Amino acid sequence: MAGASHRTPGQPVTTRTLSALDAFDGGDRVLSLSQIARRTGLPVATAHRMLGQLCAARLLAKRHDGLYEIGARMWRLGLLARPTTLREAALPHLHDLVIRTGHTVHLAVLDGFDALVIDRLAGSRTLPTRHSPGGRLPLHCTAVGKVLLAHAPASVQERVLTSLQRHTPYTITDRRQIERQMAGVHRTNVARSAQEHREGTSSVAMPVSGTTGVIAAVGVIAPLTSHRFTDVLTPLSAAAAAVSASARDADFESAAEPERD
Amino acid sequence: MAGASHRTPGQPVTTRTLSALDAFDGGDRVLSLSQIARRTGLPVATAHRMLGQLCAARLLAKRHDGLYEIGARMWRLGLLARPTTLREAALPHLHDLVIRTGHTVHLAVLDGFDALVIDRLAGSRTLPTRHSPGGRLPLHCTAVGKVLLAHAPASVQERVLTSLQRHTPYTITDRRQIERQMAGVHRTNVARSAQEHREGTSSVAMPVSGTTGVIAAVGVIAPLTSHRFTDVLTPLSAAAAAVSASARDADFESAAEPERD
DNA sequence: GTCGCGCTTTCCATCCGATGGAAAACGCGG
DNA sequence: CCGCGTTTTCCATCGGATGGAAAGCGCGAC
Repeated sequence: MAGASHRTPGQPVTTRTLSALDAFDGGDRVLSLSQIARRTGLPVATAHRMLGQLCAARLLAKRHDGLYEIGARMWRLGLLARPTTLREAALPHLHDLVIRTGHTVHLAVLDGFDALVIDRLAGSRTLPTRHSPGGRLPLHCTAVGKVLLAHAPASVQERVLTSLQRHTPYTITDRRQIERQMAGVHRTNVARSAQEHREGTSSVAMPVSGTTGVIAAVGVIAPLTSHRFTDVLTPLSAAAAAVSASARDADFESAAEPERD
Repeated sequence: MAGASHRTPGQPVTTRTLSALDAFDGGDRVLSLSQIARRTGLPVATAHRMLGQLCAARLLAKRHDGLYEIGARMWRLGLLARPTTLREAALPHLHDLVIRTGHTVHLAVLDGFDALVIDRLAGSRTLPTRHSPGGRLPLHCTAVGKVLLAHAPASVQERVLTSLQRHTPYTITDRRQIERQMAGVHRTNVARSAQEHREGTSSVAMPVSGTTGVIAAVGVIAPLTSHRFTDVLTPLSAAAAAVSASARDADFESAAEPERD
């Protein structure tokens, strides 16, 4: 008796196939067939066939040793995604900001119910080295997160506000209080987090506006706890404005070209 | 009578679905349903369903105005791909090379039958600005290409050597001559191209070695025609060595080849 | 050397989900 | 208000997906 007779998950084929990519969301660069099968819960034979197709599409690549990794095509397509565009437009200004403040700088966008870190330049008066783009930050207890949350669709706000997870003793878990801060963000264009995500680390952030409202947030992170950030606000505000301007220039383009098939 | 009765392409479902991504290979950031359908030759109804699934997998995203674009998930997965790793490991050294030579610098890997440009820093003694990663270069008439070709699997070499396309009057289209140059690359670790790809532009390149042999090539491009590049070879060689070392630390293994099951 | 164990690959009988023309719904410019 | 291109929904038809089982590999242990 063959497989089809037993289970009936009722999921579209393609969806199941693409779920194989979930296995990579953990951050691993290379995985074996059986690892992927285990992580996704797919039967081995099925996973094998699906991975074959993903490789044919060059989204994945199979190495000589039989392990699977993300393919160059995925990279190339990722280059066309908005994060890349934004990041390239923002890079020089973020760099300026690092130089002028000496602190680590973040650029993040809203992605689902998290802030997705598009870029992060490390400061401390040394050569800025880049780290961990692609990471996620919570919306309710980081400065960039609060900016994005304040400008998020109501559905997202609702969902986030009803599950305020504690990260440190300073994390705000009272809905009212967060809502007041969100209102403050709209008034002042600035959000702060004082050790609410990591102890000993505070941050300030401001919104980046594209043609369709707030599209991202720039933030500065400092190791000090009681730092008032007064000396940071001016350069931060300048950077946010500069990134906004670049984003509006670069982001623009739709149709406008002669159509071909 | 419904659709299934007519055509019988005989292609796996998933493969057809992923072929929708081909529409983006042209480099457009946003496309409409009908554009994608036209470009891929898929029936509209089918394309519509497929795009829906790609969006569900978050590889694509549908904007409020109904247009489709590459999704943030694709970007994040692309971050795990080899090109990203290599690029980040190489960046500081490429930067050095730009500073020391003043010329534009390329980092490329073998991808199918082309060189895939992983990064490119523009020189001319100004602030190095980054351009066009993700682009492709021919293997037989660029310096980085020749390096990669010389170390490519025999099957790739064969295919390339039997279709040497002319780009300029200087392009070498004689198989013997290219083969002699490939041997030279193995002897000297250096490849050159003298206006063979673009008139008025020449380049030199050297291999980057990972743990499993040559995995990439670094190249310097100069506008001069008769430039002997003697002053470039030392810094180039240093950069290639430095990138190789970083690559070995950060990552290991190579892949990339014509696909097979 | 041989045995065992886990991973990968192939096979194939069963049946469930893909298919795409047609028509409706939408949006827009005239 | 109407026509045209686009997007979305519908559904009768049938082709491709499915996964357990077994064969094929490596590899380390004894």
